[in-house]
Amino acid sequence: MDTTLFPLPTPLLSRQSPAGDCMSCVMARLCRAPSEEACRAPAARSRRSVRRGEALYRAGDALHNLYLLRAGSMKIRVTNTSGLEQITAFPVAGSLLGLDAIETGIHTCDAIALEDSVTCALPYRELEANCERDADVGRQFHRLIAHDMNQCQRLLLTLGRMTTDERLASFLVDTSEQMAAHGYSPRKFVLKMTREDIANHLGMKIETVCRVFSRLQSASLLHVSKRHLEILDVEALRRMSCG
Amino acid sequence: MDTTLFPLPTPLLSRQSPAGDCMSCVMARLCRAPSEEACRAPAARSRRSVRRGEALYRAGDALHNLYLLRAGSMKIRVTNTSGLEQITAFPVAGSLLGLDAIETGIHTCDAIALEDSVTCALPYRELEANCERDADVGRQFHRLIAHDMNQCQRLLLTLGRMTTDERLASFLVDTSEQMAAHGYSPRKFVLKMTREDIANHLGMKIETVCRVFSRLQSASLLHVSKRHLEILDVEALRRMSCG
DNA sequence: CGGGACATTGATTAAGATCAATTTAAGTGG
DNA sequence: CCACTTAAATTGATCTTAATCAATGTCCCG
Repeated sequence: MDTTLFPLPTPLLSRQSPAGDCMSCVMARLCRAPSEEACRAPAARSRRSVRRGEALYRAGDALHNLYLLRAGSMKIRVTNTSGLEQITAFPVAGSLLGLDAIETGIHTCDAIALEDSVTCALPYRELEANCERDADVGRQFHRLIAHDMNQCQRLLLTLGRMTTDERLASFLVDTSEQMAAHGYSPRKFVLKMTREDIANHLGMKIETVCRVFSRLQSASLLHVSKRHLEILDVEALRRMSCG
Repeated sequence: MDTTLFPLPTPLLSRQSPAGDCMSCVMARLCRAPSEEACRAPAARSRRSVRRGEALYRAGDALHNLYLLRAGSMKIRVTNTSGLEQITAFPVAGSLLGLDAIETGIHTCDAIALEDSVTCALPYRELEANCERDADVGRQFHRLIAHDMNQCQRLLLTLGRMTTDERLASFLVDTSEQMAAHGYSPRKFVLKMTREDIANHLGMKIETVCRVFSRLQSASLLHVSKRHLEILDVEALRRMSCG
């Protein structure tokens, strides 16, 4: 296969204009409001604000929209019939949410805001129409879904094969890179989620998360105080994270 | 959202004619050889046979084709730069393979045959052209990718939140259902993968897999002898598997 | 300034990993 | 077809990691 099939930069979603005008939106082609005129208007797409702790959607909800997270952050949580819960991701601004509903038309996950957040609602019907109208957009959308799948597979490897130290190191490196990709400092940032959420995401218990943080701090790899994190030795963390 | 958007039966890929003529193929519309005439010919699609233990593709390979598994079974294994490996799935006849390469055009997984197997190679370029030509096919393809993602998320929950007993029970129930979906007995079947493979898939060690099998046998939930498995109490397994 | 959610640390326990020894099955070549 | 070789599976004994139980500390917000 020649590379012209994939001419787009690999990070499909990156730095996002926080202002949220459609003209500068990285997703403009995927989203594309019905008329160009509409796109020029300040609020061409219906915004949906979600308060900290509230759900953008829940497992069982019918698929109406996908959502582009414009500001804030969320946790995505898959649940099963016996009430087990697993946090699969902590999306930040620029992430496309709701793909979990594409298979059946019913959401299989909850999306809960970690802080007050803003999203653009992209009606799924329109989005598919856009895929149909523009083959490039269609291909891009395939890649967006596949991206989520690959991310999920990497997390599978983390949960299946790594020790707790390695898991947390891996999580911190990923988070640091996510911060960098969004124009924030990769060295010093605030974790928006609780220790409980981190523990759940990494298949461990809250006390273990605390202990590993303490250990990493003792080893001078980072400085942590509640949600405030400063990474002192990314390379050591990277080595520790197995990959 | 009305359900007419999702009129298709939820299991996208099910019972597969093992013979492998294109006319009766469940994927015919997605695949669709360039001309109808070609489709009527016995070998309209290039077949690719893979011997037990050999790779259909490997991580790092460029994306040329997706593959429809027509006969046999495989293990899909994601690897990272430090050589950690995690088996993400054990596809059987009817599964579509290779989606891991869609994001970047490079495969991130190995697909290894568990037994001598046969696949149809679907050139990805043609497949995208088919999506473009027929909007229904495009939507179906979105669902196929999303299906894999949802499956991956369920496994995430298994690895993150279940005990070893629950994980193996869950695996056996899934496998049993997969057998039923393909027209085999859901009560009595042969596991094509090694204990090592099962252990890797479920984030445990081979000795633990053996011990759990022994325990389930002692509890009269199943009878197991090497690869031959007979399930005696599906309901108990289902209860144990948390969902 | 007081209550409640969140975080941390210590002591103990338990689940599963590791280490070790056989057993069984499946090939393979004579 | 059989003896031999090797991969896979099983079971036991012990050890380690992380879970559990428990207590205390800290921060945020009304």
